[in-house]
Amino acid sequence: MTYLLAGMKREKVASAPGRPRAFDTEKALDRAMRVFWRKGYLGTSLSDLTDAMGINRPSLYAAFGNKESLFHKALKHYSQGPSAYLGEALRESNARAVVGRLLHGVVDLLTDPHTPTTCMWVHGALSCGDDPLRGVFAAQRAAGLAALRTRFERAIADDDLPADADADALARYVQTVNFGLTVQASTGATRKELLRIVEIALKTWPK
Amino acid sequence: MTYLLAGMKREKVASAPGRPRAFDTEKALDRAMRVFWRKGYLGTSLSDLTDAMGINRPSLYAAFGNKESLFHKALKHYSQGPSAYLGEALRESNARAVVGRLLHGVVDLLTDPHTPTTCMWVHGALSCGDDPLRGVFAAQRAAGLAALRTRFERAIADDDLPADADADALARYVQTVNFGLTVQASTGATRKELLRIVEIALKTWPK
DNA sequence: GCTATTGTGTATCGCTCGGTATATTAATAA
DNA sequence: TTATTAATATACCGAGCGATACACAATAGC
Repeated sequence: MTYLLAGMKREKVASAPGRPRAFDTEKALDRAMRVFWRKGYLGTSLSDLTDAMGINRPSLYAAFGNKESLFHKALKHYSQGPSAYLGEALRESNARAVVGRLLHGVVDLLTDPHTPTTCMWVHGALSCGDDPLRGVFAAQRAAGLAALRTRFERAIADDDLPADADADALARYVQTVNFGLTVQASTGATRKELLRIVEIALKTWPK
Repeated sequence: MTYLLAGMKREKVASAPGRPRAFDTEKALDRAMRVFWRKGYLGTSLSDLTDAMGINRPSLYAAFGNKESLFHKALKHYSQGPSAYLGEALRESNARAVVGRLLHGVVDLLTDPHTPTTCMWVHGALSCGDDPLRGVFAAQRAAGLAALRTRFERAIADDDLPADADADALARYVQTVNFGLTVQASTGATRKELLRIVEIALKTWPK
């Protein structure tokens, strides 16, 4: 049902029966994402959101559901936008380049002057209280890990990593450095400092 | 004035003029620490605290000040208690042992079945909103970093690390892995998984 | 025109938050 | 005893929280 509605909306934009929506849902979602990104989940209030999105509360609820639902959508938007460096890194030609691209991508994201000095995923995961959101974070971490592991398994098959390398452990390790860089940035580390950490992590990469 | 009062209290316990306190402040602080540790700063309410501490609100305010002040005290208590593995690690005889002890200490702490599966410092730093608490976290991070850097400088002087090693960058790197392990544990990584990450980090240690 | 449908703006809802005023109780000092 | 001091328990404060009820405005189909 949902995809049918979406398809219809895309085909004939002005065909909705009732009053047309007065704001751009994509733009509003992007604004919401930035607020959650900067303030975390518990640190973000509905007033913060409606102010940033430029809409009223009922419009927010009608378009995105409740706060938690909006956060889910914002997190997905984040993984497809700012966090897209992960997918790009995976397409590098060898394992070393994958890791280099990944870690530099993280640093670029963390030190972009136009966005918050943290990762929305990490910030969200540690600021959601006992919320049922936890499962989503665990799932996303597992997905990112699996993608890296698969890439490293291919690298081993390509003789790009030692045959006795542990793809799973290497993937976890890279993810861990990624997380650590995020906490560093969140608590004030500078770009130069982050890059030196990346340098050390890369220097020790196998082969 | 304050230290005089404290001194008097310590000398003659039953000499306080008014009604004696009906609870053990150290025990209450320990309880408060555990709540903040598990739920983060914003995720912890005063009711959570008073319930866990077994005291009423006015008693809490009289003994510890407001929520932020109590968090400061709890964080200090944490750094002297659960987080004491850091100081122990620094006393190891060589740099490699320092790092090994440190990272294994972190994993032990993160996987202790009697305590929350996270680090109170990291959890607090990413769940305090825009609060003025941020400065405290930055200061503690800087202090931990400085301690590690000093230890590695000594290791270089002892010929325990290569002469061209960058003590500062190495310290930051170890701290980063520490943080990363914390995020891993906070989002569900198991002890076995964490230990494999530590193994990789240690395998790549210089010399 | 009319009706159905849907988004908008305002004005709340009940609840919980961090923090306190007040009266009472339990100790010391005289 | 009486006065003083301090901690306790209850009950409450204003503010902000997430979430909605309701009346109105804007579109579509007829």
